[in-house]
Parts: sequence; C-alpha cells; structure tokens
Amino acid sequence: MNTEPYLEDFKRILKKENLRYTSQRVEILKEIASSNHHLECEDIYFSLREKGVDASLATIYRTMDLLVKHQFVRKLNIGEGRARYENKIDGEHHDHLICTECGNIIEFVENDIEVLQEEIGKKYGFKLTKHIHQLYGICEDCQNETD
Amino acid sequence: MNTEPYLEDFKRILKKENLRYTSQRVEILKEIASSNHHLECEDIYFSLREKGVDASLATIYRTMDLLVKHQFVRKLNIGEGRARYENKIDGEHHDHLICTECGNIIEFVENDIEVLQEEIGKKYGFKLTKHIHQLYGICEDCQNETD
DNA sequence: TACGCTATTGTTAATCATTCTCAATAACAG
DNA sequence: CTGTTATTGAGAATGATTAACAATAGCGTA
Ligand SMILES: [Mn+2]
Ligand SMILES: [Mn+2]
Ligand SMILES: [Zn+2]
Ligand SMILES: [Zn+2]
Repeated sequence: MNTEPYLEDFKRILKKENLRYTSQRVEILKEIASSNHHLECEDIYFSLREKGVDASLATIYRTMDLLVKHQFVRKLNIGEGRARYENKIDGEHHDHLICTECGNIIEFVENDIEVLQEEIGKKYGFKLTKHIHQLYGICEDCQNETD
Repeated sequence: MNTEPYLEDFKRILKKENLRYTSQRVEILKEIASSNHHLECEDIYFSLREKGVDASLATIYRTMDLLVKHQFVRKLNIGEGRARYENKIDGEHHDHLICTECGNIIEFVENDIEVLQEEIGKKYGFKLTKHIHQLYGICEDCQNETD
C-alpha cells in the first residue's frame, strides 16, 4: 500500500494545528497504514524496533490518540486489557466477530444493522457519533477441537 | 421487587458448587437485584455501607464475577475506566445508547438486529455467546445546551 | 544557513481499576 | 459442638495508560 498520500494528509493536518511533523509520527503512521491487523501499542513499538526505528511507548500512545482524533485509525477494545488499533484509512466500515477461545477476529459488514442503528438514534433524538458492535463466540475451528 | 426467589436460586447454585451462602453474597445480590441502574462496584460498596452492611471492595468484585458467571447480572463496559453491572434477573434483553456529554444511558430493544446478529454468527460458523452493542452520541438535551 | 521559540520526545514516576496474597474467620456437614 | 475448608478483609501487587519535566528537534524567520 502506498502510504504517501496519507502522510501528506497528516502533514497538512499537523501544520493546521500548529503541531510538528516528526519522524516518530511518520514512522508510526506508516506502520499502521501498511498493516491490516488489529495492533496493540506494544506491537507497533516492537515492529518499529525491529526495523531500527526507536520510538518510545509513550510516544506511540500519544500518536495513536492523534491518529484516532483525525480518523486515520480506529481504537478497538475487545475485552483484553489492552486497546487495539486498526487502519481506518481505506476499506469500508465493519464490525467484529471475536472468538473467545483463540482470539481470532473476523470482520463483518451488515448494512441493515447500520441502518437500524441510525433509526434507533433518531428515535431517541441522539446525534450518533460512533458505535461498538462486537459479537463474541466460539469459532468453527475451536468448536471442532476434540480434547 | 421481591428478591427471595433469586436468593433461593443463588443458594442452590452455591451449594451445588460447594460454595458458601455468606451474608456478604446475600447482601450484594439483594442490592443489585433491587436496582434498575448500571452500578459500579464502588456504588454497591457505598450503598451497602450506608445501610450498615460492611463488605470489602475485593469481596464485591469477587461476588460480581460469580453473579456474572451465573447470569444474575451483566457486566457492562461503556468506555469509562470502571466496569458497570446491571440486574439481568428480569426484563428483556436490551442494548445501550450512551450520551458522551452527560453520560446518560438509554436502553433499547431491537429484535431485527438480534436476528441479524444470529445470521452473521451462522454465516461464519460461530456459536455466539454474547454481544456488545453500544451506540454513542449526543443526547437531545445536550444538543440543546447553548453555551 | 544560523537563531530562537516552543512542540515533542524519552524517561521515569504516578494513576487507578482490578486482582492477588495470606492470615483470621465463618459456613456447614457430620 | 467440632473439624474442615471456603471466604473474607487488608493491604500489596499488577498492568495498561498518563503525567511531569528536562533535553531535543521542527520549523518560521532573518
Ligand atoms: Mn477490523
Ligand atoms: Mn441496561
Ligand atoms: Zn477460535
Ligand atoms: Zn447528554
């Protein structure tokens, strides 16, 4: 995936807010933009380290906040202690199906549910900003484990 | 609300698992069973205290785990630091609409969504056990605040 | 290019909800 | 009533995330 355009967007946004386009921020955005996984801050920390890029964990956390705020990533909490983050740059909106045995995460898209959610918001006079929709269960593989 | 039948259920379950029917467990179940709110462990701790019932926070946490396990309560995480718990004893299943300004929580029931969830589970071969479905936004009152 | 202002970083300590440890106590079966 | 063992309370420990702060690096300007 070509991350250049996103870096340009990021640069523009940072400038507009009088924030700086630092090497750490660039490397972190590149890392998450080129991944399709659901990463923890520590994952990013170690991936960068392997590539010889040093950025402290605190900086990763700070940068993720920034990226969430500007819609580059989505923060995900799937009931582990730690938060996960996913690339929100491209691809359509989806929610998650999570196996509580093996931790496998499947992404699903269900437009009918999205529409119903909007209706519920309208019904109660809410201006909706986001939603969390996670289905938990046992995946096919884990059901077939014979131990 | 008459909590007697639930206490009897609880007693039976505890005995079956060689666990003890202690005064703390009874008081905690009574407290949550007679509330319609979404309580934190600390809320329960202080409510009991006001009634002259002493139970440590650690015991509240331990008992909530037990009550979750046996379906008396549902654990809820709405993005605050602390977990909340709600009476699951009676009333139909619902999910939540949460105002990010004032923290107000509205319960909604949408059977069509429940059905679609089941279909998604089936589609991916999952045996579903639970789901989290939370809509976040700004409630009507908070939208009308003119400051 | 050099200078100066100030946002950012890394380090380390602090938070804070929750869990753990363990000795003292209370349930409950006999 | 007694013995066994689950439970409790107190306080320490954990673990993810945040905060404090001095050193540094971006970036606008001359
Ligand atoms: Mn995803
Ligand atoms: Mn509720
Ligand atoms: Zn699985
Ligand atoms: Zn509100």
